[in-house]
Amino acid sequence: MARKTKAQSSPAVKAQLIEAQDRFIASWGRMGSVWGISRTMAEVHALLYITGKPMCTDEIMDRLSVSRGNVSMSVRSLLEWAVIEKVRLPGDRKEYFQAEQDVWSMLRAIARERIKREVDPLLDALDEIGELAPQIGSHSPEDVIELQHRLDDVREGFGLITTLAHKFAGPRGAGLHTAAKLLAKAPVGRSTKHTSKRSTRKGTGR
Amino acid sequence: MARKTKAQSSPAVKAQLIEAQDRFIASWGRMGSVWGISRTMAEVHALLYITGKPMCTDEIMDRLSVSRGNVSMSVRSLLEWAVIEKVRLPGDRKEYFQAEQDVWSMLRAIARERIKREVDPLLDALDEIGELAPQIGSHSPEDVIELQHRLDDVREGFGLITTLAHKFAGPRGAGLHTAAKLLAKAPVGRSTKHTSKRSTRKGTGR
DNA sequence: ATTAGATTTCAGAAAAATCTGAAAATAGAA
DNA sequence: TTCTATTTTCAGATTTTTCTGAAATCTAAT
Repeated sequence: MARKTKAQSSPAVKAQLIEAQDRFIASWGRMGSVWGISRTMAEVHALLYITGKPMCTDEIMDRLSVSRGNVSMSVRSLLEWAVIEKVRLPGDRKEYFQAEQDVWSMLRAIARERIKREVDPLLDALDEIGELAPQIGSHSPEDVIELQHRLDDVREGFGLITTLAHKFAGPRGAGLHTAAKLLAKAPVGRSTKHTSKRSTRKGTGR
Repeated sequence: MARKTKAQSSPAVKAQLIEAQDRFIASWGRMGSVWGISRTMAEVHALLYITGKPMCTDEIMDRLSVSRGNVSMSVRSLLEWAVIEKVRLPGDRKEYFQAEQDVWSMLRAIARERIKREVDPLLDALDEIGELAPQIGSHSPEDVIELQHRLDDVREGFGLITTLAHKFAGPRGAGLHTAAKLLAKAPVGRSTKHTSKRSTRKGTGR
């Protein structure tokens, strides 16, 4: 094997690397539960993202200590979310998986999927309820008018959110990054909080 | 009690009203689980929002068929989220609760709380991991450089999101509605999808 | 200070979500 | 097609979350 100019990691550095990856995986996994996806699904995604290399089912099982079935199901969901993709290495029968490496496109995928699961069903239900409820007529009691108004208010609020989501996070959307930049520039409010505590990136500029 | 000019609901209309409310409560409750809050907590909020009237613990228990303890705990969380408030009726020893009636301020509260629970802990963890991981030096192996880059990318992405959240959804923020309007106007992308299927609001204009 | 109505707490029960593992199905190589 | 490495499925086990209900605590009126 031709020894390229690549620096070799000392065992100590390698251990630290693994440790850092594991911590990232654990944090992302914890988030997973908050986001309503299973811990394992989030962990598999974290593993593939943070290592950046394509991995097969067995590697994932070993690294995360989870069952084959669990990996299979998690991987399927991640593929549906379109945050990882299948890779086939020639001369190898196994399937490998690789994570989307661009953070913004990853965030977009997450946003898209969440809107789909969280907002769309609510809007559908609201439409249905609005039809089912007593309609407003010339002599409607206050109750009925208020109900319809409240339903409409919620519908309008979430409707606007969905429109924006499609516009910026949809498959053909302008991109979350664009939206974020637009908003960041917008001349409103006073707070300019949360500057990242540290930035590790040094001379290595991209 | 002086019979004002208020129209009286027929029993049939009243039943439809209750039915519509119940459906709304059920939908909102279902969302609750997706949002990582308990079904009951979401249902209590939905009940208070959709009826608009202050209710006491016993009324909530009866209407939702849940235990006293459950109502107590749900109400406490909702107060923390600041989406409902306590009301005291003079000459009544019980506490009543009433929901925020403005949808945008409600959405802001939800966004604020979610960022706090979902993004902030992740950012903290990322900072910690970045420090713990091997630092980039002049002879760092590729592995280490990539790890730090990926950590920074995630940190930047979520950092921007947090900044925006503070700006628009924070306690002194410019308001989600403002943000939404800004974005809706923004001259990007092609899709103008999702026009609400129907709008129930008729001549009754606010 | 007493009392009774109202609220909170929390241990254990119930329900829901997640995970395992082995059997069944699938798919590439020969 | 046959063979076999690989993947998927899903019933039951495990873990986590949520809920109940009654005892403990609180609170405001007398």
